[in-house]
Amino acid sequence: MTVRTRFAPSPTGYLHIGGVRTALFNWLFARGQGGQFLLRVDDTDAGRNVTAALQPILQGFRWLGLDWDEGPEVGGPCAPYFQSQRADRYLAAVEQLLATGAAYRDFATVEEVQAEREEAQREKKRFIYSRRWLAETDEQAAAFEAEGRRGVVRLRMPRNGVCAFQDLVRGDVEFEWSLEQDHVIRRTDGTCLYHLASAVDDHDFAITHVIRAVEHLSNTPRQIFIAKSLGYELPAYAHLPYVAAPGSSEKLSKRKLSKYMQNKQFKKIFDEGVAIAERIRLLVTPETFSPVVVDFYREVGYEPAALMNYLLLLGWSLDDHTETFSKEEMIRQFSLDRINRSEASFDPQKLLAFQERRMQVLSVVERSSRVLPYLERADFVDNPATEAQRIRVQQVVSAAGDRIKVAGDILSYTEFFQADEEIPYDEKAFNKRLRKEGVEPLLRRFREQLGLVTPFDAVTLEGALRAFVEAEGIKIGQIVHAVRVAVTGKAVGFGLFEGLALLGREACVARIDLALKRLAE
RNA sequence: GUCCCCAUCGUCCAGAGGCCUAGGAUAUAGCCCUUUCAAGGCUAAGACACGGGUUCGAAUCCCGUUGGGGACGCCA
Repeated sequence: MTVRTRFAPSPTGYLHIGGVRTALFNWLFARGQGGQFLLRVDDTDAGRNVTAALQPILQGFRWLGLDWDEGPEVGGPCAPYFQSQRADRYLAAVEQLLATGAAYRDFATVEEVQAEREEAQREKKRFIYSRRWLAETDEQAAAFEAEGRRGVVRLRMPRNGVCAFQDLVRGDVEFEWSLEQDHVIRRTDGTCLYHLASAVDDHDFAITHVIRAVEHLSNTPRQIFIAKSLGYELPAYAHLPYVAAPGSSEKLSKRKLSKYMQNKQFKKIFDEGVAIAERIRLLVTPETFSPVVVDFYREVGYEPAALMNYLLLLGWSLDDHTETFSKEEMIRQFSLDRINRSEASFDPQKLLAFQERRMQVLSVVERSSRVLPYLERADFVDNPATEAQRIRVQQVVSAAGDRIKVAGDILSYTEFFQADEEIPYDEKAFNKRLRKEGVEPLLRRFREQLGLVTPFDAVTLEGALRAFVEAEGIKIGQIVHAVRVAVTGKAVGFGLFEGLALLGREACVARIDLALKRLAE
């Protein structure tokens, strides 16, 4: 039998970190088994604007390379893959359950059920519906309707015995049937609910392995009940531990962003991301752009491979030392039985570490291609960039070395793409390095030296500067910092000689002049 | 409240009775390199939640306690 797994996103407009991790595991398992991975859209209650809300999610999948064999936009033999379009299937299933007695029509009002629920609370017992307004026959149903009641369909859950099944992650699992509720499967308005839909779809789509987050573990008995009552063969289940918030064991949630911001490193990563977004004029809201959402990493310039690698190791491991996995290796090595049972907290800092390593193995040309769109969008080069600009970008990227950790970091080095009079000065650095006794004449003399350096490259510049230092009888630090601030406006940056060479003689001299002028003001 | 689950460095993992004086990664600190910042190299500090068993022997098995978490919808 061909392995078939699925991921079922709700069209919410963004892809959650925990969600992709679940999707990744589904995808890896399917690919590793030579099976298929499908996407099914859980839009049972949304209806409106699904297409728009789905786009960011599909985009996230594409970016990560999580390709789906069947689902939205690619179709497939089990189409449609939108739950909103499968109502007839669900309704038919409800009729079947009604016919076999696995479900019943119920005419309780919401208030009546609520009253029972509260009573159970008071008695410290688990709420089980009394079935008081159950309609066994059409006559009864008609009578209830005559009272103005409107019916739902509930599952007639077993009231004794246990529901036992094997979970591929958690081992043998048991739930007492008597503690299960008579869940509603069809609303008063005739629409069906998720659990029914899910069981039907998993069967219709021939899903063999249901791999999902552990919050669904307690929903499994009712789905098993539905599936069995409908005569379906059961899929295998694997419940993944949830992804926890940074530094905590609470489930990661997009709603608790302000809480995560108390984590210094989380906030730092967020702030840096926002800074990049602002410079490329990306409209962001915390809902769609935060380290909890996959889009954040794409927009800021992470490598998809880094995110994938990090997520893979969040709850799974091969052994005690392997931590770099290519996509192929992941697929080959992944196994459900090495998934952890306990929750794992999401650590964007460690993700950054994986990102840095990925960046380091990319060539200058590759890194340049990642970085270029940021310069284009922030208007530091033409859009699209000219050939000369591309070469320029490669030179800058080369000089940057591993300082560019995420592609958007290029925007921290824009002094190489700006006109001389446009570069802003870091006020503190300017005061510290330039407004100092003896710096001005030194800088003037160095500026003259610069005119004589030929060729104007890093090696020659270094020789010239060292000779200058010797002649002046100063320490190298006394001139280097001053020149760096004068030429780049900043206290930190590339190696000075690479930087100067990159800018060229004219720009260097012009910028030193500008700095001197400013010093005189 | 009821049911269920989880428990090794701050964090992510390794560990399926002796290989554990508990290993790796990340983060942190110090040192080296050095024109700054990165990167890199070296070093340090850092954990088996607790209590009982079982066993010659327990991080590993069992029970309990504590702590943390999840599920309890005419949401998905």
